[in-house]
Amino acid sequence: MEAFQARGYRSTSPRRAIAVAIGAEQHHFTAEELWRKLPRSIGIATVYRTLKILVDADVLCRVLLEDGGLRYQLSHRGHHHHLICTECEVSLDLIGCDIEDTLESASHIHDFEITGHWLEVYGLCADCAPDEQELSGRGSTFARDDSHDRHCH
Amino acid sequence: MEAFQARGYRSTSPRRAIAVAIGAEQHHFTAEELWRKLPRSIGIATVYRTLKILVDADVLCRVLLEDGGLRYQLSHRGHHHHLICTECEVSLDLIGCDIEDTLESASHIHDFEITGHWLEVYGLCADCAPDEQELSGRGSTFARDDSHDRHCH
DNA sequence: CGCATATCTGATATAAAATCTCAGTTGAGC
DNA sequence: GCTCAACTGAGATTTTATATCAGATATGCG
Repeated sequence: MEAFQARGYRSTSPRRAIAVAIGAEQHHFTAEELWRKLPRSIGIATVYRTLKILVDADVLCRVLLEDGGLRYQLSHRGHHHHLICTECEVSLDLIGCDIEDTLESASHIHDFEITGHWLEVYGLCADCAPDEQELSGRGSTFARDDSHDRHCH
Repeated sequence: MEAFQARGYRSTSPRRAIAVAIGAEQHHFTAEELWRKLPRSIGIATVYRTLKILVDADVLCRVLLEDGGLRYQLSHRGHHHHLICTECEVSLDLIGCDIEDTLESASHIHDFEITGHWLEVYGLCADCAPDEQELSGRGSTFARDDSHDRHCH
């Protein structure tokens, strides 16, 4: 939990408190939510500063909700994306998704050299979906035009 | 340019001015940039309101820069993504990219019903890339760990 | 152990971006 | 032209995050 030293950061009491508080979180959280669970002596600026360090260190990852809200979450190390339920806001790590190859080949047409990307996937988790999906064959529920406008382009 | 009526919106003078100003834009733009090019009588709230209508109408699309800045751009109708140059900030429409299928199959593992997604791809356009890419065979330049942290997860 | 100093911190100010409020204006249909 | 709901502008407000800066505190060195 203290990967601070490995990066040359000091081990300070606010940082330890923040690390413990993050460890206690079950889901994703906002900087302010985390701050409220900390001793009131810790300033919110320190929370933001520490979160940034931990994101850079790949300890945390950011989760962008459909409404634009930014959350933080313990990161499963390595590159991954999130499946975010628009109903209960739970965030699942999307495994076995190889977008890179698809992007890479598509970008060749444009003579474009990819250095990174940002992807968030929205939908309904198993608990929130109208539970037909385990009975019937799964028709492509992808192209719901109405819900497309906002978050998909 | 006046797809307002089709959606039940009135044709007003501010909206016409905004439509004309958008037509004159060559690249993506911010709400405030657009506002500055309009008659000073038009309030910025109206600009935001109108941009929202046009995004919903699929006339404009939003472009999220790597630094978090949000831009607007005339949309090539239909679903697409953007290749955004981190150097000159130009935004290319990424064609021939079928992420949907990949996402869809990967999400089945999680019993997740996808309804939408957000994807932005960052890198260097043909003009800004160190121009080796047309000479040598293209090694995968994808996994540059250093530039990965911020925008890719 | 104790000291020096660069790092770190908290409070607060500030910035940026977008939305809200509301009284006044205007377009569309009659 | 008249009526009224839709629209607008000004400015206040919200949200989210960063900047500033004096004071506190780890860390390494003697």
